Amino acid sequence: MPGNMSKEDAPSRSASLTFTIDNILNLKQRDGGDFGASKAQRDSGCKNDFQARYEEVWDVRRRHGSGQEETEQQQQQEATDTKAMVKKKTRTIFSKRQIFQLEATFDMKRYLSSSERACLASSLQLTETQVKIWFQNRRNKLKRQLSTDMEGPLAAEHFSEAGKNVQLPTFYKDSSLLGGCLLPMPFPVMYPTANAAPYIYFSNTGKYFGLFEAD
Amino acid sequence: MPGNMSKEDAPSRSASLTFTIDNILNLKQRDGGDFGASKAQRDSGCKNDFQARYEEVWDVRRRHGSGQEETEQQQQQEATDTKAMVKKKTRTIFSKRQIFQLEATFDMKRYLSSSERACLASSLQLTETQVKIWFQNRRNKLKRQLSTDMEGPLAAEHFSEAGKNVQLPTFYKDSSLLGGCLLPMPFPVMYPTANAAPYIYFSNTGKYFGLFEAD
DNA sequence: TGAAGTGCGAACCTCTTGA
DNA sequence: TCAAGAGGTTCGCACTTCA
Repeated sequence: MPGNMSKEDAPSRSASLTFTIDNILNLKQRDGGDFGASKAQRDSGCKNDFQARYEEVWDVRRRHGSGQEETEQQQQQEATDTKAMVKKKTRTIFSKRQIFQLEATFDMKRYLSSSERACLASSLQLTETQVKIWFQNRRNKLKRQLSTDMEGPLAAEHFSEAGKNVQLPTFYKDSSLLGGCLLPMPFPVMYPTANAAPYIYFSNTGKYFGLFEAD
Repeated sequence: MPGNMSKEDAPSRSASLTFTIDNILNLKQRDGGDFGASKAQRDSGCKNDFQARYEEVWDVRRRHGSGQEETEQQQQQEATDTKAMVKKKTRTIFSKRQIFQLEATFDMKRYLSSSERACLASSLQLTETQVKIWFQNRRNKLKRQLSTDMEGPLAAEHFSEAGKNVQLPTFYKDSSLLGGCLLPMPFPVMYPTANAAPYIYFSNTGKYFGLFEAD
C-alpha cells in the first residue's frame, strides 16, 4: 500500500495534453526544498535487504541528550523561515556542535542508513534531508581534496577504497556521537579452516579470534 | 564522470517551452524494454554502503558449472528476438532448471545484491534485468500469498518479518545454487556483557558463541 | 565557502497488461 | 499464470548556484 499515497494529489496526467515548463515547475514546486518534511512517514517503503537487516539490529532509539544549546534554535527558525518564504534560497549555517558531530560521524562512516540518518538528524535537530545533503556534499569535498592532493589518475580509486576501509571494524559501536545509536560495523573477515573452528579477523585490533561454543 | 554520459542526448529542456505528452513519450521511448543491455556498464554508480561492504567480501567469481542444457539456448534465442522486434511484448518462459535455481536462491535470500544478481544471471544465461524482475515479481507473489493466507491486517508485517528471518544465519555459505558464489549471511546477533567478552548468537544452530583471542 | 538546486541513473514497490 | 511495462519514491553522483 505505501508508495501510492501521493498519487491522487498529483496532477491528472491525461487532463491537459499541452502545457509549459512553468506549469510543471509550479506543480512540482513543493517538491523542491521541502527539507524532507513528509518523508519520514513511509520510511520502510524503499528499503533493500541490507538496510532492513541492519536496521533490524539497530532499532532506532530517539532518546537524544537533553542539553541543547540555543544556537540550533536559531537554525531551526531559519529553516522554518526558508520553508515559508518561497524562492529565496537562504543558506543555512550549521552550528559548531552540529558540524562537529557531523564530521565525527563522517570520520566513522562515509554513508548513513536511513535509521542512522534519522537518529543523527533528531539528535542534531536537523531534518533528515539536511543530514543527507551534508553527507553528500562532504563526500564530494573529500573526493575533491583527495584528487587535488595526489593529482593522479588513481585519485578516484583511492577515494573509493578509503571510503570502505576507514570504518571501525568492530561488531557494534555504541556511538555517543549519534546520540546513543548502535552502529553495526563492517563484516569481519572470516577464515574457514578444514576441521577446526573458523577464525574471525578484526582489522582494528589486528588480531584473530576463534569461536568457542558457549551455549 | 559516470552518470552524465547520456546528458547530451536528452532533450534540451530550455529549448521549447511548450510540448505535448506525445513528445515526451516519443523521446523516452528507448528507455522501455531494453533488457538491461547497457546497465552493467556502470554498476558501481549507485551503490550504498551496505552493498559496497558486502560486495567487497563477495568479490564475484564467474566460474559457473559447465553443464548447460539445450533448453536455455531457446530461451536466449527468444530473448534476443524480443530485443530485435520492437513493441511486441513476448513473454519469456524460463526453463525448469532456471526456475528451480531462482526458487532455491529465493528461499535463501529475498533480495540479491548486484554481484549475486550478475553471478546468478550468468549462471542461468539470463540477463541481470530478467533476474531482477523475477525476484521482484516473486517477492510480490509471496506477499500476496501471505496476505491471502492469513487474511488479516498483520499480513504485510508478517511478510517483512518472514523476509528477514528465513535467511540462513551463518557467516558465509558457499552456495552451489549460485554457481559457486560466496553468500554472506545475516549479521549474527551480539550480546554485549559488562566485563566479559561478548557473546554471538547464531540462530541456525540456536547456540551462543563466545570469542577467544587466538592471535 | 558550502548548503542547497538540478538532472540523471538505478533499485525497489505497486498495479496492470497480455501472450 | 507470470514476465514485463508503467508510474512513483528514494538515494547517490556530478555540476552548478548564490547568500
